[in-house]
Amino acid sequence: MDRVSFRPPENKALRVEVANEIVRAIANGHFKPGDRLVEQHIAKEMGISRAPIREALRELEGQGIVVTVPRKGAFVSHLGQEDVEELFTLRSVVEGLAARLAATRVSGRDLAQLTRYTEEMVAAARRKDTEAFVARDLTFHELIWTRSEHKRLLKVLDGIRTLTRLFMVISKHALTTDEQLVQEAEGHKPIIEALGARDAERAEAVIRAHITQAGERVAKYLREREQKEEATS
Amino acid sequence: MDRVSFRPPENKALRVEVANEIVRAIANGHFKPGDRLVEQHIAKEMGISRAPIREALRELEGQGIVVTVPRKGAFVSHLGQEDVEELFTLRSVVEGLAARLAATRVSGRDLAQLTRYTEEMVAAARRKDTEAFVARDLTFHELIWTRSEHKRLLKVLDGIRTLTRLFMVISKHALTTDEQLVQEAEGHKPIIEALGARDAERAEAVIRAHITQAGERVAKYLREREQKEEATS
DNA sequence: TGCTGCACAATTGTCGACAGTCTTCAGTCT
DNA sequence: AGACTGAAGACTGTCGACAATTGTGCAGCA
Repeated sequence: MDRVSFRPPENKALRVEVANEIVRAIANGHFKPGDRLVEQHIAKEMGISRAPIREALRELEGQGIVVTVPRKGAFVSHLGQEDVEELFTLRSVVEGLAARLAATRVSGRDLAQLTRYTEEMVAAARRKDTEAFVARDLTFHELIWTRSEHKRLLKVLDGIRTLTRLFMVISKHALTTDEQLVQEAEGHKPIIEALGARDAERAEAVIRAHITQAGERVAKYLREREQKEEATS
Repeated sequence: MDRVSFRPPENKALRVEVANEIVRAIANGHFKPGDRLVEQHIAKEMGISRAPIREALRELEGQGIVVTVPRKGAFVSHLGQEDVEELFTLRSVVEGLAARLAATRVSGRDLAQLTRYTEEMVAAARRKDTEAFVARDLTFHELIWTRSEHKRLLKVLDGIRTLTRLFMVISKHALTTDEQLVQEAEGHKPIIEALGARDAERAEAVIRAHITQAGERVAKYLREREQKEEATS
C-alpha cells in the first residue's frame, strides 16, 4: 500500500535546501569570507520567509562555516591556512578512529569498492578531471566512515563533511600536476591493505599519515596564496 | 515545577536558556529517553513562543541529545551503554589530540592548576562529595582542551561537553567507593607528568588510556543497570 | 469480531509582523 | 575642521497565526 508517489511541494525540509544553497554560494564565491549574511536578503532572494533561513544559519554555525554575533547577525567564516591545518589535524585523529573500527568490520565487497574508487581516482587524474577526482576521494573516505558503525563519530564527520568538501573545491588547484594527483590516490593503497589485513592499529596509523600529508599539501598551497594576496593588497 | 521565573529581555539569547533548561530537565529525569518533546508544551511551560524552542531543539539535535524525525518532532535520545562507549572512544582520540597540542603550550601555571584540581578531586573523593568531584574532573579536562588552542577541536569538544556532563551526572553512582574515585583521580597524574615533560606523544597516549579506562568503567555500570531494568520490566 | 475508511485532533513547518537594538549619518556645537 | 548628539534606518530576536501532515478514534461493513 505504500504509495511512494507524491511530493507536491517539497519532501525535504526547507532549511536543508537553504543551507545547501548558502554553501553553494560560498563555494562559487558569491559570498566571500567575512561577508554578512542578512536573513531578510536571503529570504527575499529565495522567495521564502526568514524562519527557515535562521535555522539553516544555525546549522551552518554548528559546522563552523558561518559565525554569528548576537544582535549583529551571521558572517561567513574566514577560512585561512590556519583553519585548513585545524581541519586536517582533527580529521586525522577522527578518521583514524573510524579506520580502526572499520578494520574489523569491512567486508570483501567493501574492499573491492575502495579499490575501485582508487582506480577511478587515478583515471580521473589522468583525464585531469579534478571534479570527478574530488568526488571519488570523498566517497572513498565516506565509505570508511560508514563502516565504523559509530553513530557519534559519524555525526562529527558529518559536521565537517561540508567544510571538507568546501576546502577540496577551494583548493583543488593545489594539485595541479598528474603526479600530485596520482600520488594522492596512491596514498589510499596502504589504507586498503591495512583494512584488508584487518589490522586496526596499522589502519589508524596509515590513514592518519595520509590525511596529515594531504593537509600539509593544501596548507602549503593556501599559505602561498595568502602571501600573494597580501603582496598585492 | 521548574521555576520559570525569567526576565523578558534576558541578556543571553533566549534559545540558550531554553537549551539549558531542557538539558536540566533531562538530567533530573523530568524528561526520560524516548520522550517526545512537544514544542508547544515547552513554550507554554516557559511562557514564550515556539521560535526559540525550535532553535534550541535544533542545537540539541546537533549535540546528539535529541533526535528529530521530520513531521513528527523531537525525542530525547536513548542514551544507553552503547552510546557511552561511543562517547568515550570518541573522546579518547579527540582529547588525545588536545593533549598532544597542549603539551607544547601549557605553562607552569597551567601545570600547577592541573595538579591543584587533581588534589581537590582526591579531597572531594574523601568527603564522598561526588558533585564537587565531577565538577573538578570536568574542569581539569577543559583546561587541557583550552590549551590545545585548536578552535575546531574546541567546537567538537563543546558539542559533546553537555553530553559528557550528562553522563557524569547520570552515572556518578558508577563510582561508589573512595577507592574508585581516588583511582580516577590518580589517573590524572601521568597526564600531568607527560604534559610537564612536554612529551606530546606520551601525553596523547596516556590521556587516551585514561579516558578509555573511565569509559569502560561507566559502560560496565550502565550495562549492569540495563540488565536489571530488563529483568524488572 | 475484525478490518477499512473517514473525520477530527494534535503538532510541525512556515509565514508575516512588531519591538528592541545597533549602526549610520546628518546636524550642531566647540 | 573635528567631536558630539540625536534621529532615522536596518536587522535581529521573538511572537502569534495558519496551512499541511500525521496519528487516532469511531463508525460502518463484511
